[in-house]
Formats: sequence, C-alpha cells, structure tokens
Amino acid sequence: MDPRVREHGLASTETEEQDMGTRKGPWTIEEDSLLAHYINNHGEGHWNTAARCAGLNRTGKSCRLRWLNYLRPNVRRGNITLQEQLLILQLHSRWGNRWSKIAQQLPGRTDNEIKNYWRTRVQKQAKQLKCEVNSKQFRDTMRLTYPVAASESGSDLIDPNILPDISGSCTFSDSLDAQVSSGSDLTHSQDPPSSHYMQNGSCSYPENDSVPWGWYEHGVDMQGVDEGGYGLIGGGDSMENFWNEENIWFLHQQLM
DNA sequence: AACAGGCACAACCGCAGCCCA
DNA sequence: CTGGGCTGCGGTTGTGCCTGT
Repeated sequence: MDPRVREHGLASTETEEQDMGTRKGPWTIEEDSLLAHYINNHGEGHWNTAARCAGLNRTGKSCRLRWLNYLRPNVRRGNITLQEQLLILQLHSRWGNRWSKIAQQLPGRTDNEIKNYWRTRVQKQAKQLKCEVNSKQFRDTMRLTYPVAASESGSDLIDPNILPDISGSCTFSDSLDAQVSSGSDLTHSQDPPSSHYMQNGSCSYPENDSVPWGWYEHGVDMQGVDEGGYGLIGGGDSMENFWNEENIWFLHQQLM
C-alpha cells in the first residue's frame, strides 16, 4: 500500500460518499482547495490515492485533469497570443493532433486548452477558407503564414529541429503585418478564471502573471510586438482579428 | 425583455500503454 | 508471462455566456 494512504487514512465520510457515487461536474472551491493542498504537500501523481486521501469524492482522472488544466502553478489561461497561435499551427502541421506534445512547446499551456483552441478557432477558419484543416490548401496557407512568426516573434523559442519544412521564401509578411489589426494588449493580460466561484474574488489561485515563460526567457519583447501592430487579438475575437476576411481573402490570393 | 443560436471552455469518456505483483 | 491498476492522451459532450433578433 502506498505509504501516503497509510499516513492519511481514508476520509471518514468515504463510505457514505461511495454510496452516493463519485462526484462529477464542475469543481467547487472546497474541492480545489483540498486537491491543491494535498498536492502541495505530497506532490503530483498517485491520483487515485490523492482523490481518496484528500477527501475528494472524485476519480483520480478527474483530479489529475483538474490539477493539470487549472490548479497547477504556472498555468496560463486565456488569450492565446499570436506567436502561440502560429506556433500551434506549425507544430500541428508536423505532429497532428498530438496535443500534449504541442503543449510541451508552449510553456504554461495545457493540451486541453490547445485542443479547444484548435477546434473552436482553427477549424472554424479552415471552414471559412472552405478547405479541410488537413488539406493541402490549408497547409499551404499555414506555410505562407509561418515566416511571419519566424521572423517577427523570436524563433529561437522554437527548436528548429521540430519545425516543419518551410519551402521557399515568402515576402508577404509586410502585407499581413499591415492587415493584422493592432490593438488590445493581451500579451500580459489574463482572462479571469471562468469558474463561477472564481468570480467572487475569494479564491487565491495563481493568476499567472508571474509565469516565467518562454517568450520572456528568450528575450522576446511581446509588448513591443503588440505595439508594433502585430496585434492581438483580444479575448474571444483574437482569431477573428487575425483571420479576418481580408486576411483570408489575401491568403486565398497567395494560393491562387 | 425574452428568446434562440453560436461560441468558448471545462470536464468526462474511452482507449492504449506502462508498471508491477 | 499475465492480469489488474494507474496514468496519460485524444475525442467528445455539457453548460454557461454572449450576441443578435
């Protein structure tokens, strides 16, 4: 038996909880607190044990997901930056739906978030382009887009060995740069946590502004990028700005 | 103001691989 | 070797919010 189980024993109410069935659905403050406290004391892993010993009537899988996607320190939430968007496109073109692998290249981002982003934004734009995400047309569009990121966003963040081949040169970055709307400073902003209980201000979970993540570590001046008109891409309309109709039309022309 | 539709995101489900007794 | 438990991953679903009518 895991010594931690012995150490903590079972929650006094476990039998009752088991009778009631495992809890599902949104997490409460109390549950988050219990899980965070347990992991802070015992470390990650042993999720089933954690669920039991923390007094949570949840499955280990549920605990793991909650920790990795929400409670874990340094999790960045909301406002995927343009650089991140382009990196995701790059990595997806190489690895496909290997979300966890892609997430490893985006410090603080979770596979779940990237997966959701891809499904809600990228696939939507592929639809607007009237092509499949995996089609040659869409991939070509992405290839045309990549040099912008490589030249503008500090490509040293990305291991060259993992990048897809970028065939030929592309000179439309200026045009694209000009078309992408400038504006919102999202680089440093964070959406407030969306869970209902987080909105009452009573929770002290990481707000993540202190995340020492890669863009800064690599000396990329994200603020400057924004101010330079690169644009992002705020809140829900981030991709709408980047992938606005003009851009889509423009990319279409590049492919014709 | 009420309703409907779309969107974004959190969370669950099923499966595969790994580990260990 | 093998069977069971655990973990991680990708796909899918449920739900709340937002926007347009």
